[in-house]
Amino acid sequence: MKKIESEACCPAAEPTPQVPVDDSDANAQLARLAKAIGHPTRLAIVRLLVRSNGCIVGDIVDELPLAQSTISQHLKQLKQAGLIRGDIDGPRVCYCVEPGAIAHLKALVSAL
Amino acid sequence: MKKIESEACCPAAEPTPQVPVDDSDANAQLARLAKAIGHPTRLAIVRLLVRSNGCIVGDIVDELPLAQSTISQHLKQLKQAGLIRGDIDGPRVCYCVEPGAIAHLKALVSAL
DNA sequence: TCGATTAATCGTACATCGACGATAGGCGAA
DNA sequence: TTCGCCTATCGTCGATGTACGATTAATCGA
Repeated sequence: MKKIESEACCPAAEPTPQVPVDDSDANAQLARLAKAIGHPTRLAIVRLLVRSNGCIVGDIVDELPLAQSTISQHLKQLKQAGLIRGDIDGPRVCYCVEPGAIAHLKALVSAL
Repeated sequence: MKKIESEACCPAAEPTPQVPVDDSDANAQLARLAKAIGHPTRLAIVRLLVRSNGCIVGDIVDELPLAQSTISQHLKQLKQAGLIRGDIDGPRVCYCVEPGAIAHLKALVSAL
């Protein structure tokens, strides 16, 4: 267990998520994002990454009562949904939320 | 195809959804709601019901390119998630969104 | 170079999802 | 009551999701 240096990855801001006005696009995008956080474990991971705005690595595995391979799979799904990113930092990987994606999600939900 | 009278169901307002402060509760609730709208068809149904703040019945089936039984299953899932309600109106069923649930969802996502 | 650590991937097993057609049940009209 | 309409449920099938242990790949330090 080591200290996490927030500067490793996790850029502070993004240009703009640009919410689509097209309804069918919004449908597909929101469904994809909602599905990604539609599992308690993945939502917990996202919360962990948001709280520690710095990035967490295998600490997620210590934090959750699941096998490392299972966590890795959930991380993969979150990454594929565009919600998080993983930057390689030496032997470990630094995950952090895509700030634009969270904002995008909030905008899409607010527009419901 | 008949006119839909909005007065059949769909109450205007709800007392208050009261967002839980407990994080683990919020996790489970949001995951459940997100999973419910985590499918394009279910999200489309929710949008339909929100747009026509009056309620739609089997018009949903006409609107979407899926079998009646499939739509019915999605409606069931949305109802179990607490997102919509179905009031029996003679031979048909009037579905409408639970206003508190949508507000709840928005609050939970905004709190991310 | 070798070994330890970290994370991703593979293979597997079981559960759930999503779609359909067919069927059943409830209600109103004839 | 009987018929027709509307919706829910059942049964099925293939696809996907979730979890695990085992293995592989990559990196850093000794």
